Amino acid sequence: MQGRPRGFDSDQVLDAAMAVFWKKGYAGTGLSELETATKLGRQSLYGAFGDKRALFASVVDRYFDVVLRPFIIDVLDAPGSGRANVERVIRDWEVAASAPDFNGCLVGNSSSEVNLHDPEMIDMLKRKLDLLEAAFHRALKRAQEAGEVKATLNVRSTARSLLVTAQGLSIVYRVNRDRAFVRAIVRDALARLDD
Amino acid sequence: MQGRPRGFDSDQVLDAAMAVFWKKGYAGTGLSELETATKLGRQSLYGAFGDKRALFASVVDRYFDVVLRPFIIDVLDAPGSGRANVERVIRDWEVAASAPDFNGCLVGNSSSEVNLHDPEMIDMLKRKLDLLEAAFHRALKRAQEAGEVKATLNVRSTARSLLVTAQGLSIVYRVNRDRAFVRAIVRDALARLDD
DNA sequence: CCATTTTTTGACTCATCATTCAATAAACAA
DNA sequence: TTGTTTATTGAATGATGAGTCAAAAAATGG
Repeated sequence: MQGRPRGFDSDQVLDAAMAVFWKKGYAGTGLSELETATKLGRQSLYGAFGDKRALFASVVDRYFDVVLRPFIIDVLDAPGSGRANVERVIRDWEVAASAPDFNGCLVGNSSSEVNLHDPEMIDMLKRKLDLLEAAFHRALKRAQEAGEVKATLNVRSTARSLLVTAQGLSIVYRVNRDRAFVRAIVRDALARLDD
Repeated sequence: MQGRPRGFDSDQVLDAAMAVFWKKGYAGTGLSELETATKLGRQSLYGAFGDKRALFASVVDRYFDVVLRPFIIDVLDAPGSGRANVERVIRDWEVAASAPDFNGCLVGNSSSEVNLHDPEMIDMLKRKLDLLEAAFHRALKRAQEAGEVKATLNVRSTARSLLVTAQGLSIVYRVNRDRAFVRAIVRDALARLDD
């Protein structure tokens, strides 16, 4: 491994690119915007990450690592009460949505933009959603085994329902910034644990 | 009103443009695609609808008129049992999602793409979502007054929750085309009526 | 210090973007 | 039929799109 070393940290560059893609979407983001955001030349971007599409895929991976995993999956998998973990995640929607620069979920936004004839991109987004669903499912199952939710609760359906609610909220709240709305969603989602 | 009359039907043109925007999104759609889809020249489009942005707004209006109003709002407002109407709409998600060319909801897709510093577009999308929420709310309230759902059910929260679920499903199902997934969402949404 | 390898810089490709201009065509009012 | 008004056609506009080429710069191994 000889030759000139990179003059930048890949993760920092991905974080900068993430901010742009997150705000503007894939098609709405130009290479020149990515250059200025990352403070990198075009050839450096292409050399390090490949073309725009590949860069975007890396950005979504990074998004999962720095947002979804720590703030959702790790919380759901935390030791202790599974139910408390689920409730913590649901209540956190209100906090996340109240951030002034709230932009929804990058995975959800990308899912609504992705070309349905692009199976690679579809799969890569689906994998993220599957991991979220699985995490909800684990926590709910743990809660059920501990008697924290009724034995009759369908934990699979509930996990899927919570995933869909999170994605739906992150879409709707982009255009309807009403705290009371989020509170209603949170209230209703919490109630689902008592079915 | 003298001068040469239009050689096309505006609604048909909007329907053709809708198909493109629906599949490719706003930023992903080019004027040349719109020309070929509508079989109109550029100047005719500009003359009749204004620029791309204005055309898009007209398309979303049209989408509301030909999709959301007839298939959701009118169903919810149909005479008879409010609860049966809500259940009919929820069950219809499975039908809608199983269409081979399912593309999600144009309003939801647009909400996830819209520039958050574009208040006009935001408002116009929010209005559509508000009308959907209001329709769910009317039907639920009617159901409650008829004793078809418990008096303790929070109809406002439930209306919002169903709206969010519909939008979330239409996003998630774009990348996770699993019938069992939709059935789980439907089952769970129906269960919410018995809280 | 030299040779090698890789990164970086910046200009350049060609295609497509949204929008507009100028000219032709078609209809109606008189 | 003539004048007026609008619609249509097709070619331009300049800007920006993604991606590439070639040379310069910077680092390492020997």
